[in-house]
Amino acid sequence: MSKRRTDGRPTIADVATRAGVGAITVSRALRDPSLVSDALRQKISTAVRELGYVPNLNARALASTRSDVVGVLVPSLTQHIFADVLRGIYDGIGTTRLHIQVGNTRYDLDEEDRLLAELLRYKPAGLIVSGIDQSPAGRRMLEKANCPVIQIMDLSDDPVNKIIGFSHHNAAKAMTQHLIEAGYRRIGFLSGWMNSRSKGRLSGYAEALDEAGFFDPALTNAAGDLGALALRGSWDKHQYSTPAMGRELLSELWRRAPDMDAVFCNNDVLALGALFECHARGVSVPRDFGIAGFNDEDFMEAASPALSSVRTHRWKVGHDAVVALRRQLDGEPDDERVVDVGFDIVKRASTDRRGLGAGEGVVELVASQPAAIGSGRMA
Amino acid sequence: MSKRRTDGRPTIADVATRAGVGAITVSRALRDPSLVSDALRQKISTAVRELGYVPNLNARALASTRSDVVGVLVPSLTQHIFADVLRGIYDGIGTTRLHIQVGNTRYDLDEEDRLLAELLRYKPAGLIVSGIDQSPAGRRMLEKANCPVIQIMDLSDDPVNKIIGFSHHNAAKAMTQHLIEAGYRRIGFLSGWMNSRSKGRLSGYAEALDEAGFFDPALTNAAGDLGALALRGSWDKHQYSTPAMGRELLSELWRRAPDMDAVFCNNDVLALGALFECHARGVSVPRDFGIAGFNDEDFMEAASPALSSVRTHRWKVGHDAVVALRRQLDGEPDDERVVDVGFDIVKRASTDRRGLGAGEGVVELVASQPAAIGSGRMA
DNA sequence: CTGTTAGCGCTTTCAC
DNA sequence: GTGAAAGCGCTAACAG
Repeated sequence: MSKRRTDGRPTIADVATRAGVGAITVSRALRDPSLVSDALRQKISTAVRELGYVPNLNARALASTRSDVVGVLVPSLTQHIFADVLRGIYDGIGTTRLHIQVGNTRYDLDEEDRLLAELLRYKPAGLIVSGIDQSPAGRRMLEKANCPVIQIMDLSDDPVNKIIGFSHHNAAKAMTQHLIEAGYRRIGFLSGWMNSRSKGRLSGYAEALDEAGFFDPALTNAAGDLGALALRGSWDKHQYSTPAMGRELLSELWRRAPDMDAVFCNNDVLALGALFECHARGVSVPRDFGIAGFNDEDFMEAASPALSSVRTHRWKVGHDAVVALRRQLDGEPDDERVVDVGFDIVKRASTDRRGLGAGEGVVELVASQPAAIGSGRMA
Repeated sequence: MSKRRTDGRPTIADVATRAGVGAITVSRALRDPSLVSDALRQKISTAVRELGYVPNLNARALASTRSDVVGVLVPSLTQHIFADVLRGIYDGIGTTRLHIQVGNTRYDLDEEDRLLAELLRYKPAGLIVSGIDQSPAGRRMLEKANCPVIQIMDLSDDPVNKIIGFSHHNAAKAMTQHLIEAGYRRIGFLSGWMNSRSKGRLSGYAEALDEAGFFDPALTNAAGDLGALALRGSWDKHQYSTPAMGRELLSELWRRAPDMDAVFCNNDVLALGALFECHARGVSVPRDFGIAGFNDEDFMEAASPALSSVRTHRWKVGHDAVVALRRQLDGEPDDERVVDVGFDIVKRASTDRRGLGAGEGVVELVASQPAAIGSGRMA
């Protein structure tokens, strides 16, 4: 009567016995069939099938000091953009042996550090983290992680290892320039709680207006204050992009700057709220007021009027991050430390003040810029 | 010169040596401090700190034949409802030792089975799966999983272990009854691709109309056909709920039933599309046409006019699923195999044909029904 | 409350 | 190409 603690399920040793080979041969046949002769491979796969053998991944991870877990850290689960990134990541994983473990940092650096530490206990195969503003401790953990690390959704000239994203500054600047070209002059910036990427967008907006000579610190400051306002009262940063908040923030902006004739919204959900507010007030869009958003989610095209936005390639970012990770795990060289996936300026009716496009028509422009850090789109 | 394969990081043995105790005592102190005397606990925690010791979770999982991973299977990552469920799950996990591993089944039973098999290789601490329509093989895996299994977002009188959700049939029936009470008679059902929960909603809609004597198989059939239509062309089931599709489907419905005076939409995103279509056509909502959605996402309240919807408690479902899991892991008894979290009928301007409420006013009604399987809300 | 011993199931190392 | 032996780092099962 042995006192084994097993749950009775077959182990690699059972398979080995049944196939009349050594355990290590089974192990090899399972991981890389080319390492084993045809004859044995046959016997082994038969034994595996007959026994219903399923490898224990915890044992594998312990023995090889490396698991199949890819840790993914996102700042939010409810924001659609990260859902899209995650979808790209899952699509990139496909049916490989890799598994995803997602951590939700809630835009909290301490929480991010905690999750990072937790993830590292699993000896992850790789890490994908959002943004570049890790804490010093977090940065250190990433650097000593002993696995590929991909940062996403932003650009930096000093990535931990590799970064895939786009320039929020340039994207916002390009959209603001479009608003100016469309004939708007008193353009506000509508935003709730600001994270580091939002700040990049704000700076791009300000730069475009400044260069055109329409920069009004009052409007810009107002927008900044509104960010603070957003944190007052019942709002918290997890709700910082509801349409209801877009309505409220637009009202607040108008109170401060009654002559405002357009808003560039920090995200699409706020833009949708702005549109609803205009509907409710009987303000004509785009004639009396222009609205532009950021990300180009599904509903922007379907809105009435259709809403202009900056299209960002979230799915691609997630997908490419995994592909890069897999390449590195396969030992392929990867010298492209910074990958700019660019963005598109999608011009729709909501900013078509002069009636250049057809009523519901969509005019798209790909923002093509030199493939340098901070550029719009890579060649 | 030993030939250890370690990566040089301190192990539990190192901590034990430094603290002058046995390894198992360190193990105990780390997992449940109450098992160890104060004196030793102090020494150990000091040693842990000085060494920067971090437990290897793979080793722990192997030795205890049980990991800290909670496997979660959702059918979609882009649908907001599952993002909310996930948020509830993460909030329920908090800072416990449990970790989430999410699998995306994409409404594909084969993929679900594959992911389930993969998850089981980690000897998960628990499983949370969406819905009740697993494949026979999937069901078998769940039953033999050797860990707590929670099904969510639906009800069933035969859960694998425990189920937390609500009745889609009853929810849809209640909303349809509201539309009838509001004065609408030719009520359509707007839906893209139908999953099993959508079918429950369709049946609830049909039952309400039938009981009121307004059931028109033509309209209902049209809705059914539209589901098929949704799969034609460029649509696939991952896009089955875009506002653009809502617009297209509503147009199609109107073509078939020009006298239709309201739609109950299978989800909020379709309802938003329906509203946009009405805007574009100059159809007055709610006077000429009523619109109701399902789930009550953020934007429903902010729309203009505000859109009525069935509020579902996704966050709570996710949160409570984890709480139940944790309870079971702690060995607490749990005899409530079926938990109905109910739903609310949120009446807003978009269905206020008679002008009963204030313009943008919100009238909410909690659908209270006996706490039986299939009921609206638990006592 | 604490320690010893013997695994957990797989893979690395090194020899054949 | 294959295998035996020796870990990987931790914890269950006793005994004390």
